[in-house]
Amino acid sequence: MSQKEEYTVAIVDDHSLFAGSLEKLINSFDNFRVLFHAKNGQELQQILLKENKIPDVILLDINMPVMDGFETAEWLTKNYRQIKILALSMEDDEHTILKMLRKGAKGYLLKDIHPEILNVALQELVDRGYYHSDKVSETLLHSLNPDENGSILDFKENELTFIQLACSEMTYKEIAEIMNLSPKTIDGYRQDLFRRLKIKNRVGLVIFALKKNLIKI
Amino acid sequence: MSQKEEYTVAIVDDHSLFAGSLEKLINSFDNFRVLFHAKNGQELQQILLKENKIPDVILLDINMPVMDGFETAEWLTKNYRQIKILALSMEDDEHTILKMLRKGAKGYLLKDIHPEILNVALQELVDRGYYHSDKVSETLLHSLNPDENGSILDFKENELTFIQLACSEMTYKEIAEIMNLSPKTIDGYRQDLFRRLKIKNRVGLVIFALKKNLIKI
DNA sequence: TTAAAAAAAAGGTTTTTTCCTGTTTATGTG
DNA sequence: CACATAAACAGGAAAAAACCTTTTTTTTAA
Repeated sequence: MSQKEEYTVAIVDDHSLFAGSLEKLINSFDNFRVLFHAKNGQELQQILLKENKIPDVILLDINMPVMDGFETAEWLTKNYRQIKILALSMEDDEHTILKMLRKGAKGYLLKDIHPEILNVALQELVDRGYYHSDKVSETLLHSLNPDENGSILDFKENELTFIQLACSEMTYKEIAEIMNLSPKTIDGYRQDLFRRLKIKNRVGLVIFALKKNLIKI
Repeated sequence: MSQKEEYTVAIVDDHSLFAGSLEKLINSFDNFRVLFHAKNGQELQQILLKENKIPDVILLDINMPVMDGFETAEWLTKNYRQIKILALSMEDDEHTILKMLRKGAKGYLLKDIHPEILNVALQELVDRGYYHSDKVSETLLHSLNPDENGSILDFKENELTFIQLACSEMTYKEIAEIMNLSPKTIDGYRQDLFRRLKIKNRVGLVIFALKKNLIKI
């Protein structure tokens, strides 16, 4: 174990209160010190590029305005491979977790964990390169099941657009116009989705989209 | 100003990481010290009743399992009038803010505020008995507008039940059966709501219900 | 280039939703 | 009681959604 070293951490979260509090917590850990905060991915980019402060670990919130956790993780993975990303989120759904891990996050923590777990996670992250909680490991295993994974939650671009537009007051005809497709094609998407998701009507689709975070209210 | 006194604070939030971090932050304020945490209203009740630790202020999260912020605030107002409730939430919608204030909260803070604001809010709370941010003041003023307040957001029992059932995959016929009413009556509710809420279809109703927290997903 | 697979589109039908207007029934009030 | 008012209910009809099957077009890969 590396006991004597001190690692730096950056916090990227639009909730200032949480970020500010988290800083106090992290500074109370032996081996870690907060280098800076950022309110979103864009602010983080500026700090990294202009001020040249490079932390060892970035605690990255997923739900942020302007530039969210997914985009940020993608950019970080491309430009700062050496920084370890620890995703922090309220969402414990499989889709979100997997997406974040695919974008390069080395760990995924729910915001309702015990503070000490954060210490453990940070330490494991710098020592071993990754940290996976039971929930995440379970999700990873579950994701090997081709069922929900491949056929249900992987939507094609057009399908996703349709789902999002269906979560509005537009009629299918209007949706067809916007997407430059025949109403019959839209009906095809609808029918296929209803079958795959085992839902009965458009309300079911809205509820599904919300549960899986495909739309924001 | 009361500079020398030290006030005690309790944190009620199911997100341990946030609660734990917040404790560090609050303990770093001059006049405040965290007395204990609770994961929800029920746990808070037990601590208050059995351990007889009575804080000056309670930081109360709204979204919690088991016993949420509304219930907890109601209970506290009834049994511990002397404790000042400061509601903490992500939701900045009018409905939620007003509901919380009606249940007895003396202040309402969004979780994305700057940490120093929390200090100010806590100090004002013990000094003057309440703290209202600009957003909350604005909401209070806005709530005087009889429009959205009285006619839109005040639903009759049956209407609310209908709205909630309409946010499911049931047909109106099935909803009518469950509510022991004629399908034509249900159609009457629907028509009336569409007109009042200025919505075009059932999806609009679902979105509305979600925005106003009339249903949980 | 050609066969297979995927995507887009169509035809036709039933069910449900939405809309408009009017009637009956319960409920409370002077 | 008579009257006003709100809630429950109804008839009829157009629009949209939902369902099932088949065909055309486009894309992909062999």
